[in-house]
Amino acid sequence: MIDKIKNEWKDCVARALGTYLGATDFPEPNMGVPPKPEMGDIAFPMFPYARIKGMNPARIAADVKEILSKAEHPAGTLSTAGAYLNVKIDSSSLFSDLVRKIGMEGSSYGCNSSLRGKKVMLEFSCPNTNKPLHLGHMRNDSLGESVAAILKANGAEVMKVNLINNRGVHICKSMLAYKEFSNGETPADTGEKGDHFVGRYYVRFANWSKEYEGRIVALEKEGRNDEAEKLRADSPDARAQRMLKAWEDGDEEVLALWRTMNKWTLDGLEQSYRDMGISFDRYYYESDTYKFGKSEVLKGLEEGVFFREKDGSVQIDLSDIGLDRKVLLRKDGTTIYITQDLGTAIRRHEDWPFDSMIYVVASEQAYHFKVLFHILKKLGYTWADGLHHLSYGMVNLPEGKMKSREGTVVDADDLLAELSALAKEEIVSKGREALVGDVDETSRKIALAALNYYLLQVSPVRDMIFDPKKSISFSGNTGPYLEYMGARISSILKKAEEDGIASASDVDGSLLCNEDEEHLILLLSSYPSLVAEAAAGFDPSVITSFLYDVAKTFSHYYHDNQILKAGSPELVSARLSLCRAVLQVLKNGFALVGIPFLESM
RNA sequence: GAGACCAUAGCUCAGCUGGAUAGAGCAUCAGUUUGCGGAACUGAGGGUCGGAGGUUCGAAUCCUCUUGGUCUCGCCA
Repeated sequence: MIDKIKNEWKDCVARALGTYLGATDFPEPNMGVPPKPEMGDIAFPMFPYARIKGMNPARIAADVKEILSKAEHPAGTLSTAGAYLNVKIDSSSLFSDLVRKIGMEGSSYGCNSSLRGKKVMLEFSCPNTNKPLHLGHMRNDSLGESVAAILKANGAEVMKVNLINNRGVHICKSMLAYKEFSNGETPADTGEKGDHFVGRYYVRFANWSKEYEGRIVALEKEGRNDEAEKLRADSPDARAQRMLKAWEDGDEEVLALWRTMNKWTLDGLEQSYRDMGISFDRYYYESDTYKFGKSEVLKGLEEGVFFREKDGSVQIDLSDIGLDRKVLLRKDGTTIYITQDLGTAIRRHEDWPFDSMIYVVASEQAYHFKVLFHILKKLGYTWADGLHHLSYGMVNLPEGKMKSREGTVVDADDLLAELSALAKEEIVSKGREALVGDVDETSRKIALAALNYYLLQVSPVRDMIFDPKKSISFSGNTGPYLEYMGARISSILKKAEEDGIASASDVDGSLLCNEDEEHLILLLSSYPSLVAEAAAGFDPSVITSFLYDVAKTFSHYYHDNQILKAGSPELVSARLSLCRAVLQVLKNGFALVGIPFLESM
């Protein structure tokens, strides 16, 4: 709506310029935003025409303003400031249309159909089945969920998929430690969440292996190399390798343990996903796709896309894209990471022929995806042009990188619990338990708002620093602040209803003429174009900044202006309509960035 | 060594296809409640946009070089 008006203005300015310059061939006017709201809503700089006309740009601005003011143009007022021709849009004339549109469209206000008919597959999360989720996964999951919602809002058909990394030597490590040290205990026995239970054995393995390594090195120092060799052959790492071989050979005992422990972990991860509001439409498992990947590589070998090295490994020459060679099958014929990913991609396109597929994966894997996409193209899959790596930076701590060995990894469940506890404290300290209803559920939703907003407000490409103690506050530019605005507007509307203030069907927009009201109306009008912009760049931070802008403006507005006790019934009615519109847009935006809406908090 | 990405206030981050005096939050300091939720609002101080060139009427933004940081270049995943 706002875009339409802006473009109308742009056309008008272009026509006026045409008349003024007496030409048809000149650069089309640039549209900007004046630095201060009172200067107007659209700015047209006249610099480019100064040279053409050989005149002072400020003079041009004044002359064009003259021409324009006599011509037909949308409602609004013109002014000049130096070389700028500024337009103040008559927002009150927008208001009734805006209110009607938002009222009619409700939760779909802001959606468009630019991606209608497009099938987009979105892969994210992709956990290993040997440990619980950590902060890094949370950024991944937040991004995945948000981008999925944003693409849907643009009309795409979205399939969210998760690829479970449930095979490989790292999985065997937790299994081996369990076999060695558990005495058969189960998560049910210890009361632990399954992923934490298994993760504990993964850590146990690491310590066990380290201890062995120390003994081996000590023996070697003493020159007792035979004994060292013997110890090494029996080391945890060697045994894990043998277990992997047994797993691949189909050893029933190993497979049984694998199934059991995988289930424990996945049950635990499912719980975390539920708590964090993450869901998937389909799961893929590496254990299912790695063999398929191998057969695809062998097919490519026959077709001459790949070649077999003298040592027996299968490789591809990537010199055409300025890279080296890449191994696709080991000399013993076993598969590697990329073999499996090739198989998974092909299988997925067979399952659900997508137009595009987005991998939400950390930037450290940029090389992997470059190679993967290239190979798929070389194999002749035309759909490979629709593959996209949504790369995001790392989440670091103030003291540096998270390191599992140093125990500095921030556990996702712990973090959520900690934030929920803080939120609960806040609710209790304000004595709002009864007003809130389910205190624990509300606390969790506040924690989620804090987390998702914090993780999404940073542009995906950037590394970010996360200070668990300080970074997540509930005041200022935060998720809970946005939720709070939603709750307060809800509260006003509720009170209006209780007081029997009827909502008028036709409101007089011309009553809403203070600066904040005008700003809010323009903001709400611009929301649909931002939904499109967020989709184009796969960037939820477009939405988070918008929401903060709306909340902040509203905050300021209702601090200074009474709504229910405004001067006249007509003004009350108009302001209530504005409140409803703001609330609806906040809710719609919340849904795109994982902020739960709360009527009361 | 080669390549990719990042650098903006004390800290955490915005800044759209180049446009007017570079913006928020936190922290610091000073204020605001006889009113619909104070998880709020207002104000102040705080900047050589890593550095140097270039393009342009105009550069935090584009180009080149350079410094610093991170990541990748495994028959690990």
